[in-house]
Amino acid sequence: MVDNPYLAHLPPSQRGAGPSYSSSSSEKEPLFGFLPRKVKGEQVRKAMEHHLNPFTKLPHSAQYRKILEARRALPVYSQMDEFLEIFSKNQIIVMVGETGSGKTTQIPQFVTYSDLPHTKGKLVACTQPRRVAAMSVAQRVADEMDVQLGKQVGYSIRFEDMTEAGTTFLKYMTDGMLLREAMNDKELSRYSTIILDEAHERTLATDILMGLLKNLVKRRKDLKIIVMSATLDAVKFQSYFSLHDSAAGEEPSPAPLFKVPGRTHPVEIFYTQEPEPDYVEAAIRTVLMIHRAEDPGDILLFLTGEEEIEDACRKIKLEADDLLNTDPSSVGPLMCVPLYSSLPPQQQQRIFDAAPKPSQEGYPPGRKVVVSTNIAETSLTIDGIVYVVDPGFSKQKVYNPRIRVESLLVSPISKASAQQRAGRAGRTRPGKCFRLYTEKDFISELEEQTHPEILRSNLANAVLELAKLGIKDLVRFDYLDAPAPETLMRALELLNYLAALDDEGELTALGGVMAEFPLDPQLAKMLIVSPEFKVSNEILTITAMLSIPNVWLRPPNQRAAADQAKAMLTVPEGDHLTMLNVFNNYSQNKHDRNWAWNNFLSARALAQAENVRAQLLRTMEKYDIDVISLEDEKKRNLGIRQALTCGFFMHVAHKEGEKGSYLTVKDNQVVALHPSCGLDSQPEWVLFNEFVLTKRPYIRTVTEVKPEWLLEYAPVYFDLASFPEGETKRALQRVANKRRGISNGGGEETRPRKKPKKEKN
DNA sequence: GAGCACTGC
Repeated sequence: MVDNPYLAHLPPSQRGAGPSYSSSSSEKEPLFGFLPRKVKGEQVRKAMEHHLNPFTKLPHSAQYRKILEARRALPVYSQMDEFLEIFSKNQIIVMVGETGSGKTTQIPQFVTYSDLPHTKGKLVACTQPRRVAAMSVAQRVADEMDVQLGKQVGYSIRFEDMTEAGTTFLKYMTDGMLLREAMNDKELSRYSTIILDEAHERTLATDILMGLLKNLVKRRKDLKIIVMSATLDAVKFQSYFSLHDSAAGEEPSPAPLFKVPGRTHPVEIFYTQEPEPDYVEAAIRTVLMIHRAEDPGDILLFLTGEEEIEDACRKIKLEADDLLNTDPSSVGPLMCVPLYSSLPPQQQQRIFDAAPKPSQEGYPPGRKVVVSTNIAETSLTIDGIVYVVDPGFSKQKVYNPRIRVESLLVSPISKASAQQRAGRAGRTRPGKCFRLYTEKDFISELEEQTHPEILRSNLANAVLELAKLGIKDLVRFDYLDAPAPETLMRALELLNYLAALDDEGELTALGGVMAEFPLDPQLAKMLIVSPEFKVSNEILTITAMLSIPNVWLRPPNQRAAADQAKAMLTVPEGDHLTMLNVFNNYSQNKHDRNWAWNNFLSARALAQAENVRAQLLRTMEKYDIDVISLEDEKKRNLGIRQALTCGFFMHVAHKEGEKGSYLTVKDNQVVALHPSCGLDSQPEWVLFNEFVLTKRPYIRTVTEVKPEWLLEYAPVYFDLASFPEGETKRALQRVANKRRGISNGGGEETRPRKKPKKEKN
């Protein structure tokens, strides 16, 4: 007798024991004799070579056998027995596999053979930080398993669920998607094994999932977890997931490690003798040095942003053309390609173009130089790169909880990041990496790992998600790296002002609905309350427009024309209304395929807005939030601005002095309207979508509001008794007095609104 | 009179 609880679900032929199976079972049943989670490598290899596909019961295709050959050559394949043994014996495993080990495609399949999720109606999930990765890996694995994508093997990403309920048992998904699922099923009961891939990237979603899963495995003894990482920071994961039976008084023992070598070519590293004062100049010089002196092979140069990249491309091209003209017989032609995310996809494709041919037969071959942001470090791989130039910087997000601002800062990269960059030179053959800093600085100045996102972000959204997940004590939640207490306080404070959390920190009914929207809390709040102003249809559009990248295009050689086109669509009352106007015009001109381009707007971004809007609309319908509109344009615009105030009352600035400078309410930051702002005047009170810290502090996407609304819709935040002293408070006091006068029966004569006095800075 | 590292729901 077998007492394994899973076996009851299996057809008799798969139970492996008992009198009822026929002797030909293994002929028809490739998984004959497989005991869930007790499967051996030998059995799996046999099943893989079986003429029948164990999951479809159809004969394997010729393509399957060809792919299987290639799989056998992967480093991880030769360690199948070791993996299956560790998997059988442990609930949590930490796995380290360098690039090229095959872990992302193979491990989930090994797990499937051992876990047999299809026999118990469960799934194996494998998370990825990026959508494209989830999609492309799922396709590859479907091919390897000889099944149709979306059937046994599928993927799930925002806007696209490529799975079939009851059929799919291996699902690749984005980490954010699994987090969303956890909000509605805290036990993640659909899954028998969860694999967190690329855990070393430490995305916010993966970090929160690790905390959740660490807790969940205590309750769900049948759930297995595999944390997969590319770098050697595994010790940290191992001790975080250490098994600790406090009741038995045992010492915690680290989670077991399963390690697989990578398969890349060696990369020789060069450092500079002295620190380089100007890294862009040094980078250009190095690229040209490689071009003149090194063997054929393409170059990848890492810089920090669009402007720097475009500038460097121009200079490299100029110098390289010069070299070619002076000495065409000893140096080949050079092609320089920029790469950053806001580049249209068509131009991004240029990185895959072949290097130019020799200028003349018998002359040196051409060379391709890709000048890229960090996008080439993780998201995009370019084959044929032999030389990497690494100045050692990237733009990184930093969050300052004191002034509640996220900004981008050019900062030194980490050792792990430098290693990843160097690895890009060894994908096809041995390569070289030129680091534009000294070896001493590499050893002593660079941090081991990039700070995880959870330490660099505004956590308002994450805290709302955690509250929805039922985490009561957010400060003592078991984070792999705990965020600064002040960051958590800021998030709790914001959610309390928005009435998503009550004064005890408990999630309110409103907060529960807010968490259902894939939006920042302010946006969610404004969308949910918008039916009260009868403008939810418009707020829905504005919310979608605020959730996508900038729609305005401004080609360097057509700036005047672009500005003119923008002026045509601008609504002077505020940038939010302009966004609404842009979207509505786009919708009305769908028949004209060139409309977006003719108006200097990004068709890609507008299509994204449409997608987001449709998704938000579905969530609104699910929670019976009316989608309504006002006929009268004046009333409608007024309602929109009032609804905006309900979400963004903490993002208000008051004009101080005549020079167009504003002070943010409460924080008293001196800010200016961003030059992209379309207001035709400088109203006394404005609401803004974001505070950006670039050359100066700016507020961007701005709309005029009335101070009465602030007092009415956010009385707690604008409680004058506790308001910081200053001109803003005095201005609010005047409004409050006036309102009191009116509500007292209008006996007092309304005082004229004073203009703010000039103030010296 | 300026900008957009990169993701994700």
